Amino acid sequence: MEKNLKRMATMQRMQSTGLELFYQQGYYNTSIDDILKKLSLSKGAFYYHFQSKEDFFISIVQNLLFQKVYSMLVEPIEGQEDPLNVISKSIEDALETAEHNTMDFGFVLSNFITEFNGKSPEIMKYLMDIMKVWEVNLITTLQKGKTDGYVDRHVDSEAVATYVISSYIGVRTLMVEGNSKMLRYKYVQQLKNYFKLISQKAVA
Amino acid sequence: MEKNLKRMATMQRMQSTGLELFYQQGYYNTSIDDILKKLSLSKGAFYYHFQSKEDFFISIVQNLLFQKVYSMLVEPIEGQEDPLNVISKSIEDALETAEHNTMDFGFVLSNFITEFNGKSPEIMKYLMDIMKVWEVNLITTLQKGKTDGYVDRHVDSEAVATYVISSYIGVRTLMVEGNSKMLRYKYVQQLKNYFKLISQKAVA
DNA sequence: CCAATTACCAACTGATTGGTCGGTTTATTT
DNA sequence: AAATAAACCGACCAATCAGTTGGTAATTGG
Repeated sequence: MEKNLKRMATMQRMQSTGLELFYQQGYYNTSIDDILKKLSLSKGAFYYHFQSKEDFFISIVQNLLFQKVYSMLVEPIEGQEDPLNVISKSIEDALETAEHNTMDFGFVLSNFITEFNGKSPEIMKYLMDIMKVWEVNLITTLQKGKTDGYVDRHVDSEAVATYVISSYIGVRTLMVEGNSKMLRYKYVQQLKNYFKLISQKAVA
Repeated sequence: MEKNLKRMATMQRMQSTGLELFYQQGYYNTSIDDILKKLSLSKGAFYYHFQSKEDFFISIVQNLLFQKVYSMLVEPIEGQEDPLNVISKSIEDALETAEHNTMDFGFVLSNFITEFNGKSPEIMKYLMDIMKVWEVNLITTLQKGKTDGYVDRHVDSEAVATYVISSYIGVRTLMVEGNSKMLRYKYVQQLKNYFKLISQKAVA
């Protein structure tokens, strides 16, 4: 039973470094040797634990990527009251984390969606599934907000979720180099403006 | 003088096919041989006209990509009255074109921004420059809208431009596979809602 | 018509890729 | 301590890549 620990430890080291490099350089532009070099491991070790590069990436998506998105964007709003404030808070936090993290290039998930679109339907499925988890959670939260009196009953929760997700993906794509602080400020300002529109007080 | 015509014709054939493949498969995932195969041309022909793959790509960006963005998103709103309607119309048109074009994978520009981010600062500069043209034009149009009485004077034009661009990039990233129609519908609906907020009648 | 320039061909190079495989080291079991 | 299995090594393979080179075909100006 103890041996499984070592196996898991090595696999996780590989996955963690793999995500880091795939994220920075892209999947196709990162070789397995790049990852192994950083870990001082050999090809044999890699193919002992994983069947292929694609298999390896999928395991990263399901373990690390899912958790990352869930803990940053889903968990903070789940079951909370005052949905609009909680949602904008979670997005603000995610953007601030992104800005202060030099290792951070765009929104992990949307970067990969862009990269694999039209190339690997299987991987795309896994990526879109994670996206869906966020979307469903947003919609549920907004709907609950309606019954709790925080959100205007006339708004289309699905459309709002789409709009929020779209704008977040976009601003993360644009947050490159040094201009990210100003960008974040302007974006959050308008997001909150938009939320005023759909809050219960300001019925259209 | 006539010979220049042939030169230009061949170069444009290469650029056109190059953009198509780079767009579909990504820059790093598309080999020069891929492009040449489609055109029944040889390596020699390519390196006769272009110095390197990177040089080739930059020429595509400056010629084709710039024009594409300009004609779809800048020209339609330039100098027009009623900016909010004109802007949302240009975005609607761009999205509809995207949806009915099977060759279309996401927003060309943002796809490449994602791909080159952190890899080639030089190419990034060219890409961000095009982005900037759109942004500046949006801001100018919004400002003019204020003096013309279409846009509420209190709105932050730069922030609105940021928000519009972000959401457009995001929705284009998400418009993959078959769900694009519904996505487009929801997105445009909320964009127009958002625009109501900043139009002159509905002063906050 | 011919020489010079332009446009193109295709075999090649050296480096890199994902993946394989026979073997060695390390840990566990008996 | 011997035997068994798990974990890892690193040389190797075929394919692919960007780029080079020495040559040939097409075009054009004199």
